Amino acid sequence: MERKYTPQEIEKKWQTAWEERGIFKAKEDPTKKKYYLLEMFPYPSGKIHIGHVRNYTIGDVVARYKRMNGFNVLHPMGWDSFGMPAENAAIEHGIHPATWTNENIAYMKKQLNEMGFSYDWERELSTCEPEYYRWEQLFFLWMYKKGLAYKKGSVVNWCPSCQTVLANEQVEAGQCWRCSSEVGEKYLDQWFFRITDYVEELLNYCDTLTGWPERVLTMQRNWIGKSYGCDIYFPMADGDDMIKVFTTRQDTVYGATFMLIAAELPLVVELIKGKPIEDDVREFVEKVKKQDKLMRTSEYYEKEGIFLDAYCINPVTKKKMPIFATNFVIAEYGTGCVMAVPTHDQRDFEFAKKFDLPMIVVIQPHNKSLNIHTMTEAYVEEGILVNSGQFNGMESTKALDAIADYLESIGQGKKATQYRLRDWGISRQRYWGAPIPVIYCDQCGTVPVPESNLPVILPREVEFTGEGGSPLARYEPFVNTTCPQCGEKAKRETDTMDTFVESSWYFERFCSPHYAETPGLDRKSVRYWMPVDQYIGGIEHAILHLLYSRFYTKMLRDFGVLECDEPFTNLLTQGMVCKETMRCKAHGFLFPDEVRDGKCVHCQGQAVVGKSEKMSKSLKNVVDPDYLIKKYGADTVRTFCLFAAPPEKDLEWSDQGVEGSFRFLNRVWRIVMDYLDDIKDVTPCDGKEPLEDDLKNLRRKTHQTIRKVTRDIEERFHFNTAISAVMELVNAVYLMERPSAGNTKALSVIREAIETIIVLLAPIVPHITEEIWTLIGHETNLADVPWPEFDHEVAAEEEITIVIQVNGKVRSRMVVPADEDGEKIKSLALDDEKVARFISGKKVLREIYVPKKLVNIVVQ
RNA sequence: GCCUGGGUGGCGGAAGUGGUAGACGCAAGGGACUUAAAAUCCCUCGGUGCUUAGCACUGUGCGAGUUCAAAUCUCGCCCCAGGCACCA
Repeated sequence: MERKYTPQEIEKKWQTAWEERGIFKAKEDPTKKKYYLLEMFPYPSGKIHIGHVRNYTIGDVVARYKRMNGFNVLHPMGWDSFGMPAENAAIEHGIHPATWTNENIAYMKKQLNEMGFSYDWERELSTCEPEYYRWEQLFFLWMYKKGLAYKKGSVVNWCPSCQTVLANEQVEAGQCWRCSSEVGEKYLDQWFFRITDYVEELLNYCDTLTGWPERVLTMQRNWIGKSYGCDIYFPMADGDDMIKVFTTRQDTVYGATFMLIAAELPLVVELIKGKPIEDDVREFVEKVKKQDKLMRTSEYYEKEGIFLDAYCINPVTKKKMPIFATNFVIAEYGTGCVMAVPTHDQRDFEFAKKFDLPMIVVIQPHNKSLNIHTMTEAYVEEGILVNSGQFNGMESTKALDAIADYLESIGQGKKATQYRLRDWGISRQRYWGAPIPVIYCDQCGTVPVPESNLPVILPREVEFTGEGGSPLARYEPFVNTTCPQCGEKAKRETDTMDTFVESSWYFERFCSPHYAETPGLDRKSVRYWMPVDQYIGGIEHAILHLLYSRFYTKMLRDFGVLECDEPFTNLLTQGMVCKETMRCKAHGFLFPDEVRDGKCVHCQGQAVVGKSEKMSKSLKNVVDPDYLIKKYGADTVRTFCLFAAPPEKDLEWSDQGVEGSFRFLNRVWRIVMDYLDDIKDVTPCDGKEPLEDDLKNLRRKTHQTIRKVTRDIEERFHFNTAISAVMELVNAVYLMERPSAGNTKALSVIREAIETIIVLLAPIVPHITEEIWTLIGHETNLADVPWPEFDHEVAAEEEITIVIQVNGKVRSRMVVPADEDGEKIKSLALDDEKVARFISGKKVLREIYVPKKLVNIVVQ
């Protein structure tokens, strides 16, 4: 009886064998070229989801491919194991975050192993362990010393449900990005990392990241948001004070007729002190402060403002400008004050109309003439300056510089640059994070924990109630300590660090994961492995993590522990995994196994198929990797994830498509079993004997397939087309007429084709190929077999098809020898029978010949 | 509103620099094998029309344009996805 393909058996067997042989352990070897491949490590949430499976499959194929190409590959995996879900589990189920996390890690590690990923597990790291975060605390101390870590009071986003501070970028539409509660505000003292010290380098080095998708770089540049402009000083009408504004449109300064300031600014209260309108303004400010939250959630809202009964002076026109407090100027950007030019800024225009404020046109477009009485919107484009004193007649683009220079010369302004990027707030009022190594002493103030006292270990014995802030702050044995300077009683910092800090340097720690000496990074190892040659992860996590990692790498470089400027040479951002949703009227969204024959299993109601969306638990459109592995095996799951779409695009999940991938692997298995006895003792064709007809064609196809697969993987990671090419080769073997058992010439060609199929598929489906590799008589690890090379001559076509067009329409085709002369081809085309029908009686104007492709005959 | 991607058969997707549209797979249909079914192997498969071994027309979101030739380039519009949120 012929042996059947039994993935469950084969996969387990090889996974054990690889582990026993330790073939994926990475060692530094200066004689070999290194290749550091990394996928974004997961948060141990409980189970691997299909997005992980896709991400890690892509990475594994690249790792195995590079290995077969002779690289010394580093392919580690670890756990981003600090984070809120663990703490929530503690609150909800009374299970300790550490227990919960470690149980999840154990389960997910088992799942990853079942997928056959080629990780060097000896390098496994978990960021919640003191061996990891102690170095992070050390870096914090160094940062503190250099002023890169500092504390400042600020109004922060406060999630009442998580009892935690959220960074601005973690607030989504006014809601907590994790728990979706409405976000409030709170004033707290917070630790910040001075990422803005590196803003120029972070921006400039974007240009050097040629291995990154342009899309991601654009996002990063926009996030940094550098803008060139000018600070302008507007003296107060009374007194010696002045208001400073930042603008990128100093060319419109002659049109500035009033001043807008953010309602929250302390300046507002100062200006109105003792005036009759004081109460009204205070009321307005309070309203705006409350409105703020809602404002973030609504798409359109009214531009509101209130006159402060105060004036400043336009420094160039000397005219008085009324000052308003408003709800639409951002306090945190620039100085929180804006010079309003209603004619050339749409928001200012709307505001001026509402309050009937003066307008002056200062820029005239080239093609029309603006008039303040007929304008219906602001003109924001370029033009010629008018009503602008000595600058009249100047192009607005030139006036930017000229006016900035002028303001500087009269001492009323200064050229300036602004960034959108703000410092990174890292304080979290949470338990499950790395403690910030700082002590507060009544005598000595803020005292950093001495390096020799690190790590500050997160205590286990705290209580989780889910209320009243961080459990750490209530745990006395941790809080109460002595001052390292004066020895008196003191208290510890109870904030922990943002988990983005851990993921900002884990790729460096992977180079020497067990190095126990300061600074936790072995210089020699880091020098050998860094930077990461290929980083792979989902685009949705990209901006913040990547920017913070870049910052941290540059900072560690400046501390002298690293030698590279950028952590990731090449970046691949994979698309999301999507699937259609199902729902019924009574039960809402349904899991796939809650639907049978188009009906809800609970109520027999009609299940409605919705549009395809990103897989998520809330939409219940998920598939379970455990189930898939059990039913089809890991190789099938890997094949489908790669075959259904190129990595950068979203992947449409299809159960039938998985079935098809399984069928393909069975097809490979069967053809080999079919030939097994006949080819066992035959050596693969070496090309020394001449071949003809079918054999020659099959050998050509074999070498063309090597060429195609190598290009698809090497140049753009398009595994879908690579797999297609192998499928074609498999189909070609199936279509071969079966040679007799003694026909070694034919069998050697078939053996070459089969071995090629196996080796080309090896990185994609490592288990089935390793099994077949052994069955056909090899003893070496398939993972160490060199990637095949193709023979240009064998792969070359002898005959090519030339398309014949008449006036650009395909009318005929002809087959000619590949090296046929161009003139000959043109004359053959004119003589073509079918073509004759279309050109007879017409005048041939010209003939275009595209070598080896087509002839186009233009007639009239 | 702004930024960034993207719209190709019933479906997922192929088509390095403009040059045979629809590779490969799924679904569908037919045939072989079988007592039968499943599995397997082989064939067909964008649409329309006709004088149907074939031929013609049409077809890559819509409308123009450049070109001997456009899925690909240019302009305008529509739709979808992701990111950002009054950034002065």
